[in-house]
Amino acid sequence: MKPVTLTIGELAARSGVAPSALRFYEERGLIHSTRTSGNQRRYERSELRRVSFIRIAQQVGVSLERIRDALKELPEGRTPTKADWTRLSARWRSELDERIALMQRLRDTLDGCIGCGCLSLQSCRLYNPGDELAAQGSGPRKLLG
Amino acid sequence: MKPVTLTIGELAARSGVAPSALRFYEERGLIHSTRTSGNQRRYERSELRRVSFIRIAQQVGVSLERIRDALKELPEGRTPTKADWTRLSARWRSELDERIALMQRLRDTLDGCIGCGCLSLQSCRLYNPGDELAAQGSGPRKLLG
DNA sequence: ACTTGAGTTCAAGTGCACTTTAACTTGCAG
DNA sequence: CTGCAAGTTAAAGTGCACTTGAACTCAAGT
Repeated sequence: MKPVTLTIGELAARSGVAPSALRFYEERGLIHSTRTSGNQRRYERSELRRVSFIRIAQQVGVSLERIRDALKELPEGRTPTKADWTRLSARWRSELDERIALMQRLRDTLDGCIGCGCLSLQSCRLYNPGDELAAQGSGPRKLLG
Repeated sequence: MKPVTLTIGELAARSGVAPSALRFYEERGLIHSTRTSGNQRRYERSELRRVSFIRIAQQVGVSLERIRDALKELPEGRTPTKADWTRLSARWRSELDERIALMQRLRDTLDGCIGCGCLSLQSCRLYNPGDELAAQGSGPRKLLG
């Protein structure tokens, strides 16, 4: 009968993350494993969610340290509940929103810079994203403060 | 009379980039300078635009190598025309569009996973009907790539 | 002339996120 | 039981993007 836990190779295959990276994450305290009598790692299936989460967060440009801090809020001993994940995901949702808003602002501004041909730091809105943004007035970029 | 060129300190102050970073960019061929009789760097004002562009592109997550390749298309000898910049900016515009789309997909997917409380991108029925992705081991990369 | 801040080079160091290497052990199929 | 893929460790190496340090020169004000 197939056991419920995953070997490092299985977790690697399913997560798309190299075994060496998984060991590295574990060393840094982002994921956890138990050991067999022969000292091999065995992962709970819930660790798959952690790994997914790590990769998503990295795409959004969050450092492993910050990811670890976020993951610390998940229960160590028990499998996270839906509520645990929801709380955490909501936080990352705003992180994503911020990131998207930034990119859109960047894009809009770049459009503006194409128009004026400036790209000069002194006047460029990219480096002075203040009142001018509000005056510019289109797009959903004020999702967050 | 104030000369039209900038010292490395002035360029640093105006661009918000450390002198050491500017030397590094120059070493890597991203920006260029002339030298005074005393061997000090002097920058054309157009270099300010290059530096701005480098920082913008970095914000979007582009490597210095790719940025250098893009900047190679700008004329070496003369100040870039508006048309030069427009051509380049248009390319980055699509880069930005791609990334924004990616982030939005990520956010929407995360929303869905919050809804079902799973966050297991491999098995989430909403986004990966069936378990075929898990069998392929594509993981988050499927979503992200 | 003297002092001070800004500039110069080259080499080495830093931080992040891993990957690779070497030497060794475990687990499973035949 | 054997063979071999897959696992283990610690340590060193990689690539990127810079920063720091040492030892020196240049430019400008008093």
